[in-house]
Amino acid sequence: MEKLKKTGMKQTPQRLAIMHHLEGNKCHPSAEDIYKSISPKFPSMSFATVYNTLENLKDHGLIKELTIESGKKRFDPDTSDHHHLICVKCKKIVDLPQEIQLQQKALTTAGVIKGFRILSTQINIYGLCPECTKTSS
Amino acid sequence: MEKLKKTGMKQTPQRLAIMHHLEGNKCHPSAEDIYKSISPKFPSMSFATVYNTLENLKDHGLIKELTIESGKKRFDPDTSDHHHLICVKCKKIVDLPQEIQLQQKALTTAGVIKGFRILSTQINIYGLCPECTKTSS
DNA sequence: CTGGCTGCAAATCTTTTGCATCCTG
DNA sequence: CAGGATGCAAAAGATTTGCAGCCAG
Repeated sequence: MEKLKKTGMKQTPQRLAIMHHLEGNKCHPSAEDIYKSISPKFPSMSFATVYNTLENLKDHGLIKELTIESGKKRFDPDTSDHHHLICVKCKKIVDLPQEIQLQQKALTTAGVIKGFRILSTQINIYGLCPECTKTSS
Repeated sequence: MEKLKKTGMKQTPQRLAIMHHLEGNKCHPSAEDIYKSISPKFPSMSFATVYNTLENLKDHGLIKELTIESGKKRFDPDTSDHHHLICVKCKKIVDLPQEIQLQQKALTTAGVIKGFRILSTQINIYGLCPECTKTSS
């Protein structure tokens, strides 16, 4: 977890626990998921710390905040350029291969048209996963 | 507002007011925005009705629910296939031209790879709008 | 030692729910 | 007239805030 040092953030046990929980995590957990996962080993930790830490990690580019479900933030330790496929029924979220993204040309067009300076893009594809396709037939 | 009839929904004054407020609206308002806009003319209306109505309209395909800002739902009366450009600073949301979307091929690939049955896609491009680019320089 | 971080609790904000009443079709 | 829709208020869920005390650097 030397990543923390690079950013100048203090290396507290709480942060290490959160970082450790996120490392390689493909579940795209919400703040509450993270809190619940860690509190057994860290009963004293508060929600505020989880939120603060996630906010800090995001600001330092160590994690991404996803806007997939209205009403709940989700976080992704994978900061590479990728997008998501979401099951509208069971809420499972899986990563899409990097090939699936907007063409640079489309991005340029979008920015030029509206005069925006583009910072990031998020593509959400909603559907039914294999399991839910079966059970909802 | 004969659109309501087609769906079989009852044509109440509240619904008409909400429909009317949304008609041609390009602001992508939240439930609260809608409530505030309408309550002066309709002081008796409750939040529950706004939410119920929006939910119903969505289920009948008359509006789309956007997931752009975590923590708040937004609604769009434009149900055509289009996406959004969002200013991260002033929160302005503008429509993107229809040309900007995923290729059918990408969608097919995405679904096939994970076995999903794709229902819809949402592309959010975040950045700084012209005004905010200036002031934040 | 000092400023940033934590823990706690209360507050805020958004959305949902239960239920009695109302009114459209 | 019946069943869906409304209004109200309370509840639920997620996130934010203020502040005193703590601890990593």
